[in-house]
Amino acid sequence: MGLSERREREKLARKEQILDAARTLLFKRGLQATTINQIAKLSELSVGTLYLYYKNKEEIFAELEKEGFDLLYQQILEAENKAVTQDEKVVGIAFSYIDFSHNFKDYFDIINYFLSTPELLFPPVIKNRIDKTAGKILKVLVDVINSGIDCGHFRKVDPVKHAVVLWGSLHGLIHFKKMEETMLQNENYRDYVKYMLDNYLYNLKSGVAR
Amino acid sequence: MGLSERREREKLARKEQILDAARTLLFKRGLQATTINQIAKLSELSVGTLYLYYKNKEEIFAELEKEGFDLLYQQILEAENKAVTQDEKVVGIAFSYIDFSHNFKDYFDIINYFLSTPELLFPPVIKNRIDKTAGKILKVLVDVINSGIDCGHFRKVDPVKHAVVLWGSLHGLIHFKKMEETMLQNENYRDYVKYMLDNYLYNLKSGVAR
Amino acid sequence: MGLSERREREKLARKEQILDAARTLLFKRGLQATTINQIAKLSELSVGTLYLYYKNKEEIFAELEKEGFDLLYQQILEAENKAVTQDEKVVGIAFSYIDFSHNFKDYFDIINYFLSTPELLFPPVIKNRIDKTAGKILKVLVDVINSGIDCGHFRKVDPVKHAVVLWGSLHGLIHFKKMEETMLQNENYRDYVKYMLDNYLYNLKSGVAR
Amino acid sequence: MGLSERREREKLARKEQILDAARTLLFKRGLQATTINQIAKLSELSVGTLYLYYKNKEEIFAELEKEGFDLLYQQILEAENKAVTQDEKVVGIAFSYIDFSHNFKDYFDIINYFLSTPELLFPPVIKNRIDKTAGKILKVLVDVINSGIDCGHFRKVDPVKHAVVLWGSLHGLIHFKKMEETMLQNENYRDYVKYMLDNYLYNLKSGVAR
DNA sequence: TATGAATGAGTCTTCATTCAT
DNA sequence: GATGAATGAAGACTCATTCAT
Repeated sequence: MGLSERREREKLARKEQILDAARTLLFKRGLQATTINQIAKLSELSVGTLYLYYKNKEEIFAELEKEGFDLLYQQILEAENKAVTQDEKVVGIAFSYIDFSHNFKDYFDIINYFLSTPELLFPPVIKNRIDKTAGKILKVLVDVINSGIDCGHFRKVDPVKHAVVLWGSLHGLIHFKKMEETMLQNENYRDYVKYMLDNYLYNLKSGVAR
Repeated sequence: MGLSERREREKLARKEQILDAARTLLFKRGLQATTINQIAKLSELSVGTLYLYYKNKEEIFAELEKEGFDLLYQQILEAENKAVTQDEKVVGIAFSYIDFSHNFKDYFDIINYFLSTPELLFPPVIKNRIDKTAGKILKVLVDVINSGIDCGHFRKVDPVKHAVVLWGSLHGLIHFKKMEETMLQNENYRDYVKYMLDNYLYNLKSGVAR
Repeated sequence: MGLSERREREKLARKEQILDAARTLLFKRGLQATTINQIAKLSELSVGTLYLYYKNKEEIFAELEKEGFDLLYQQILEAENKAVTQDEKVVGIAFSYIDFSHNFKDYFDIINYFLSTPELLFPPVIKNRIDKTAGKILKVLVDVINSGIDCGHFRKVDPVKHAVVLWGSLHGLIHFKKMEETMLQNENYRDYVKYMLDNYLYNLKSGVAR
Repeated sequence: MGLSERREREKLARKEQILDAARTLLFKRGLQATTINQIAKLSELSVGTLYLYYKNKEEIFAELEKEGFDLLYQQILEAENKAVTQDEKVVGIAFSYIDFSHNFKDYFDIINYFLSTPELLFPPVIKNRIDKTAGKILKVLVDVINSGIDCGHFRKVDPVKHAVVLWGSLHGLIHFKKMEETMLQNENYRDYVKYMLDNYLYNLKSGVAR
């Protein structure tokens, strides 16, 4: 192993060390309440060192966003594997996203944060890295839809668009949870998700001989 | 006009004066960057006076959120009126939401801010007032769907749920705009909206004699 | 009853109305947390009116201080009456001050506030009125000591000085309550009071044939 | 000298720098009127730096309180040393406290402030550190009384209690200075102190063969 | 590389008092 | 006499980032 190789490894180790602390704090205190100084203290590094490895606070959280997407990917992959039919797979994936938004609330919040903060614009490198994971997640859905089409289970839709629409719909519905008691008229918002999925599948199959 | 009547009117005028400044700043600088002191200066009132009319900063923005919903309501109503068939109405309403998210980006941002900030919880009075407007907006959609069902144009779906799902889906897709160049593979995200709407309408009508 | 007489009475009623509110708030929220606006609201008068009857916030609290002294006077009088021998009277009065400092903590705090805030200097009129009540309280003690001397129970001390010393000692000990767990070595500070009184009485009687 | 050693020294120097400013302002403007911004400006440090060395405003003043106690301790030790007999020592210590309350009025005020502010409760660490100094002061008195007892000069009293009572009495009398012209009937309140001390000593010695 | 002390503009909010009506 | 809207300086405290060592 060369010197530069070791350097590289140590660098990664340091970055991980920082992320560990940031993650812990994010989960303990939430996004807003986590400060650079706290991360420095918990990671047993100095503030200056943090800035040696990350250009600013946002970059650290961007890394955590990627982590969140990675985790989500795992969840979705698992859900996909567990299910048998294409219908079940679609439903399974959908609910694994819903569940993710609760069980890993902090990761979901951070994903959402970057998705909905208007000003925020990442340096392309980071943004691409993140979006790639998002792309992988989408691909799982796309593949399911494709295989459903292949076996004649689903009608011949545009699989990518169909996948994006599903994910977007889920994402939007999650936002409405806050209005459960008012606009959603006290009905559990999961019922809305179910309802949406029923229609989604119905649409995928209508006109298809079953 | 009695004294108390004039007082009341002046009070409203002051509140409007404050909102004018807050709105201007919100549009110029964005949500996070707008401070109480700025609002005070621009409205030509003292900081103390602001706190006479609004309990805190959040309340001012809550008022603007309500404003945003009201404006959205107007837009949607207009779109509904302009369209003739139920199909057109659905599409018109949907795109008026999409357009709203661009044309009145700041209002959309503020709505989204309150929808997705996890910690934030308004005093019930305020929350209800806002959610009521949201309810009115939803109702426009519900009515369109209902009338579509009545005239045999749409199949007999649950109109409230169908409406929520539509709005949620649109809301979610808007978030994905940020990924236009990556996940959405350089396709205009409006095409996704169109695609989604096609399917939405197809679903509403499938099984219905046309 | 003349007009000016009624005016006078109404004026006093207003002042009482203000004091009622101020007292309630003082007891509910404490000295620092009570604001003029709160007093105005609770008394159902306008802020401006408050300033018509009292020159400033301090004057209102000065009135309450007087009240506190008056109440203390009652307590002490009662204790004096209840006791039979001069010894018992001294002890009774002393403990009624100690009890007052707990049972009417807010009044004690306000008395102490004016006594120990260095900058504060009242307009002579107010100060005199208050000190007069303080003088009445002192007189109760003086009288007890005097009558003790008269009946040969106590030796011929300077009754005023002896009274001041007793009151001062009690007042000082009350301040030490905060150090119960440290300097006072976990012994109840009432025991210190008892101890002090024992010695005080012993002193009053030593050399006196008993 | 190692690096960490120098760091430690510089840290202490900074803390002293801050205290210097705080002390100066405390003496010039009084307790309530001294603000963090003033301290920052006078100490030629930024506000943020102040908060690097002290958790909040209270902690700075707590430090000054400790300083006051330390100074008082010196004064009392000196008085104790200067005097020869136990009687003189008691009187000397007592008047050094009285003198302290005038000559170092601001230190006395701050001590009194913390002693009589009801809400204020320090974090245990700080409180203990302060109370310890208070304990040291008390011990001087206790030792004097003890040695008086040992040499048969004083009767066998409880030395701690006797010491606390003396200090408490002095502390209380100082508060009454404000009423010199009214309740104390225009007599110099030092005479009251003298009178109190006479009796205190009389009590300490009565029954003892002289 | 690594440190961590220092920055200081900026945050929201409070409140006794005034004065035109 | 009575009102109460308006004031605005002042308060304590935060925190991402820098830079000399």
